[in-house]
Order: sequence, then structure tokens, then C-alpha cells
Amino acid sequence: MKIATYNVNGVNGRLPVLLRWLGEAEPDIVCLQELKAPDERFPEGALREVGYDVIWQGQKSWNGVAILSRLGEIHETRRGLPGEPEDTHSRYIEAAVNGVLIGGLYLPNGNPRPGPKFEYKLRWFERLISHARELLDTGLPVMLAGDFNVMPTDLDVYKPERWLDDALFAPEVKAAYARLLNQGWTDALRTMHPDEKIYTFWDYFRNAYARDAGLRIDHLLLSPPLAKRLVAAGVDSHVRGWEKTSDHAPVWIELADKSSRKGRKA
DNA sequence: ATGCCTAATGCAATTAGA
Repeated sequence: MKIATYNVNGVNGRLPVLLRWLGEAEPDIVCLQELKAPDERFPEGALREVGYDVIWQGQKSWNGVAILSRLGEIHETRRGLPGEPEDTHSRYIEAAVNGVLIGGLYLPNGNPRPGPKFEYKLRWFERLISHARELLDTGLPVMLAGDFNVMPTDLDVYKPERWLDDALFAPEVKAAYARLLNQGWTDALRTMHPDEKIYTFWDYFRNAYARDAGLRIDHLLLSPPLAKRLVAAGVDSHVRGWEKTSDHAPVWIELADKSSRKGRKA
């Protein structure tokens, strides 16, 4: 089973690129972020035509998250994180799909720091950490996937010294991500490629993709029952080089079937 | 310190992204 996350940066403007990538990569389940479209303008028909069931939570102009699956029905379990009912941003959607509970998320950017946007990022992160604890405690196969807007370590930034005061790399943000991981989550990409430079985002500015001036901010986190099944992980970075592309590239993992009992003795 | 580039809105210029 192949599961991916992709910040499309506008699902309608990006539809040709999204469909081309779906056809090429053939992911079974996909979490999308930054739809930048209200519910009624989500391209449901185009995605169903290519074989995907889909749920989404849109919003005018900004944010917006979706889950796609070609492995059958998506059973939505929640939209929005608990803890701040007045929060109107569409940033979290969760569903059970093919035996996996998947939380698709778009964590706030948080710039400028300091400021109200950064405070919102930290609050949102705390709400995520609380909810993640409850998900882990179920013991179910759970995944958190999306744009976390955090570079976890120096290895995840082309020039760490330039990002130290940025909301994506600030000490309190890295610390929050580390606390989340320490609950027992496995960062799939970093676990499969411990020493590699891996980026998932390249700015539109300054020819960043050509210079490989990138960031690793899109992550797939696995609960212990899923981590045992992890067999491969990667970034489809060539997609960042396509015409009219997102500033993010799709990130994916491959999980062994539950019946294969990877990592267990018979 | 700021703009660079891009999308959405909506038709000019602003907001937001990271």
C-alpha cells in the first residue's frame, strides 16, 4: 500500500499536475493540503473519474485539506482538531481507510515571528500533540501526514543558519516536533534515509529548485504498528520541475500488507 | 531589511505563503 502527502498549493490551478502525478505514481491514498478552494469548488468529479474516493474540507482562498483513496471507502472520523472551537481554518481531516487511521494536516506557517500568527502556530501544535497522544493510545495503526511547516533538524535545511529565527525552524517549533515524535511516532522519510539530504519544498523565489535550496517540511509519521510495516519512502522531487507546479513535491511511503507480518517471527 | 515568485480574489492591488 502506497500512501502519499502533497501540498498542491491550489487544487484547481494544480489539477493538471495533480492528475499527471496520480497517473504516474499510482498512490493508493493521498493527503492533500492547501486546496485554496471553497467546498463547492473542489474538483471531486475529476478525481472520482480517475478512480479515487475523496473527502475534503475546503475554505475560500486559504488552507483546505483532503484525503483521496483508490482502496475503497473513506470513513471520516473527524475534521478540525479539538481544543479551540473558534478556529475556522481548514487544517485537519481524519479518516479510517483500508485499516489505517489517517490524520491529514496543514500546520500553520507561523510567520512572522514573533506575532499572533506564531502564537497560533504554537497553540495549533499543542492541540495536535494532545490529539496525537490519544490516537497513539488507541494502539491502532495510525498515520499523521501532511505539511508540518517544520524542518526538524539542520539536515533538513539547505542553509540552517539563515533560518534560525524563522517560524519554520525556531527552537520552540523544533522542540514541539521533537515532543510529538517522542510520543512514539516514526518519521518515515528520516528513518528510511537517516543521513541523506531530503527536501520536500523549494521556494518559487531565487531559482531555488535549480539550486536545490530546499526544506524538508512535509512529513509522514507512523504509530508503532505501522512503523513495523514500513518498506520504502521517498520524494517525487522531479514533479517540482514540471510546468505550473506546486512549490512542494509529493512525499510517499510504501507499507507492507498486514498479512506479510514483516518484522515478526512466524 | 526587502524583493524575488505564485495563487486567489476579482479586475488593481492586496494577502499569504515559507
